[in-house]
Amino acid sequence: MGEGNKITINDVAKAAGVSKGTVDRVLHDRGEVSAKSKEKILKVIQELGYRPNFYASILASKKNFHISCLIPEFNDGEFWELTEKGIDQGREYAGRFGIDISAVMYDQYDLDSFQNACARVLDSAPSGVVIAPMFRNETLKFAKDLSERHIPYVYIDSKLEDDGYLAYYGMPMYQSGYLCADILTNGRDVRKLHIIRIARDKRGLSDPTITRRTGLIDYISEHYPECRIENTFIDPKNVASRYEVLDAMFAADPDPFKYIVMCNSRVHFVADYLRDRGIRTCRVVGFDVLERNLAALREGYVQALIAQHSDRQAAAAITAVTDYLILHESPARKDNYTQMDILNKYNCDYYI
Amino acid sequence: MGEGNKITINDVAKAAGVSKGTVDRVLHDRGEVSAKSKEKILKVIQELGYRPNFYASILASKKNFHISCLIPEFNDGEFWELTEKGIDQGREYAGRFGIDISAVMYDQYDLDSFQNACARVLDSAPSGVVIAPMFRNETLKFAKDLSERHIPYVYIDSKLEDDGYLAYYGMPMYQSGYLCADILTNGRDVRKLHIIRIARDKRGLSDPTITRRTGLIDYISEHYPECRIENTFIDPKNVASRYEVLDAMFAADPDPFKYIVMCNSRVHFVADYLRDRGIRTCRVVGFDVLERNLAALREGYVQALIAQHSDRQAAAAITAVTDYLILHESPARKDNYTQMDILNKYNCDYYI
DNA sequence: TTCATTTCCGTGTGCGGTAACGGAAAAAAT
DNA sequence: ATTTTTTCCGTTACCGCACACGGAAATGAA
Repeated sequence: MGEGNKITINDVAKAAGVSKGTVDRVLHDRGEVSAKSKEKILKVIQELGYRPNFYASILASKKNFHISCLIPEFNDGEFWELTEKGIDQGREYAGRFGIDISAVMYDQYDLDSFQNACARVLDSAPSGVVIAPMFRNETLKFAKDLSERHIPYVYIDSKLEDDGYLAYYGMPMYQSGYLCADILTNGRDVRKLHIIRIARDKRGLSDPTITRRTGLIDYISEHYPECRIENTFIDPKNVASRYEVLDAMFAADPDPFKYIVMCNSRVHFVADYLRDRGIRTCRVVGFDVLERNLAALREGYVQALIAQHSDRQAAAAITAVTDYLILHESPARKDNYTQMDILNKYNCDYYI
Repeated sequence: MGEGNKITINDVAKAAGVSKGTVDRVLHDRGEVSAKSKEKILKVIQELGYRPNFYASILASKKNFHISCLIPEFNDGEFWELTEKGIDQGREYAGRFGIDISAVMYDQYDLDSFQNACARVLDSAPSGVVIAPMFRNETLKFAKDLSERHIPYVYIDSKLEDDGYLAYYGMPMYQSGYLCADILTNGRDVRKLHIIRIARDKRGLSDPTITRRTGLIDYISEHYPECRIENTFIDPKNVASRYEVLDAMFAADPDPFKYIVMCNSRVHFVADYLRDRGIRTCRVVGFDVLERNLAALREGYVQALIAQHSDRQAAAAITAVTDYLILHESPARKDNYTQMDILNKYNCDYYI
């Protein structure tokens, strides 16, 4: 059953009245086969249900595949670290097929850096590419380059509207915002909600968290039409300024019980503030499993995190490319939306 | 890097001053090698970092592995259906290595049926076994039989206290009950809680949901010491009796707002009742992703489900055995606790 | 010392493909 | 009709390993 069919290329050759060399030529579309033979061989393959033994195939072909993964660079404990872990998992899988995986990093706030990285990847003539896109136009350009070279590529994290990608693995961003709002409000009578945002979240970048914020706001306006939403901007690089801004936010309203949300992975900024100020009266929800976010969750400064297993996304992306290269199989679905995991202090320790 | 090291058995042979036949003999511990040569070869392998090419290995050895999975039989839409899906995923993976997977089912309420299944599995002389245990003593006996035959086995869903298993994949049952209580109470002022139980959940079976209930009760007594817990027993096979019992439960207390929980996968029984009676005032939490549970979640008769991806457990189990057989690699961790997923109406559609 | 055993090891074949190589047959050019 | 070119295909040498086979060296028995 399944792979148990023991039909070899020799069986096909015999049945078609040719040599296995000829069969191999049609299998790989290497030409030099008459139309008649080709047709016959194809028919025999069909009838016999021949499936090449891909061990033998890998063993015999000395091809040297390698896959490049283009992701933002990061510091310890930041969001993209988990993605890199997923790349490591993927590397293990692909390694079994003799495929090398390399991660190419770029500065997600520097367009030049991204273009540079793209150029380097193209130069290395990869067999396949995994991209976590940040710059819309430049990524589309890069995607075009890849398509022209017939290099398969997979998007992770977020995707663009081009059509040539092999697969996409990411979170449904809008829904994640919607879900986040539900968890934040939690059936309570919410009158005001604070969205903490990163001051420099702008530029020409395609920021997926905007979509998330839209989902969040939609939920609120549907379920809490009279709820006020207040945006507060903080500077990720300046602690003092963050405290100032947040102090001001708390000072502006006497009610100590606040609903706070961050749409990116940096909710630990808020948690740090609350911890330092000894404020335990807020309900805070954020995204993504960073070590600092988990700590805040355990200590109770953050009530819930919505996570997306971005490691699995990366691993799945590499698996998809690998299977495509080795088995010539495209993934079952092109667009794959990762599940959204709700973490609180009671289940977070069992996450992964 | 990684698998890229191109050291072959020939290199080892040359470096050790023997032939590849001898190297092969020590690699497989087939004997007929002098202690001196063996030592030398082992040293060389170490130094060179030789890793056998397992394609070539599989190709050359005509071994025919097969893995048996021992799980309870089920009807459509029941809990174990998801496990079977996971077996299918595992089959795909193992199939690539020429390993056959067969599922052997037993009646989880019939000891004889289980023993029969065990005997059949043993007779088929499997290369490895995956077990979802239900009967403690008999499973231990079976485990002993497997150990004696040097057949690796993996537990899924729940495990026993023997020591010979290769790995375990399952949910932390106690924690899941604890988590469930947190989600059910949700910070509210809960005075009374209804646990709905299956009437015939007894016998000599090792029922993991007992542990879960313990976690649930512990949470309540820690966080809501004054909360009363009421157990209600329903009959899974008798609709009329279920309605009677639940009617009585609702009649006994005028407060229509009830906290209800089921510790097994059958919360849809409660949902069916609530739907029919048009009761929308309860907060209901249950376990596991059955289609009927999901429907109840979407319609709002159940507020949350705690899920455990039992498909992944099965797939991981098969992967573990496969890797053990093919790559001679034991899984990184012996006990693997699956994450507990919290599902509500907003993220359930993205589950899987 | 000689012959029978054991112990130990090298050689060779094949697993199912890949792809280079070279040659026969067919088509085109002269 | 002969030569050149093209088209098409069979042969063959691996790929890295598993394992059967047979033989040399070492050991034991006589």
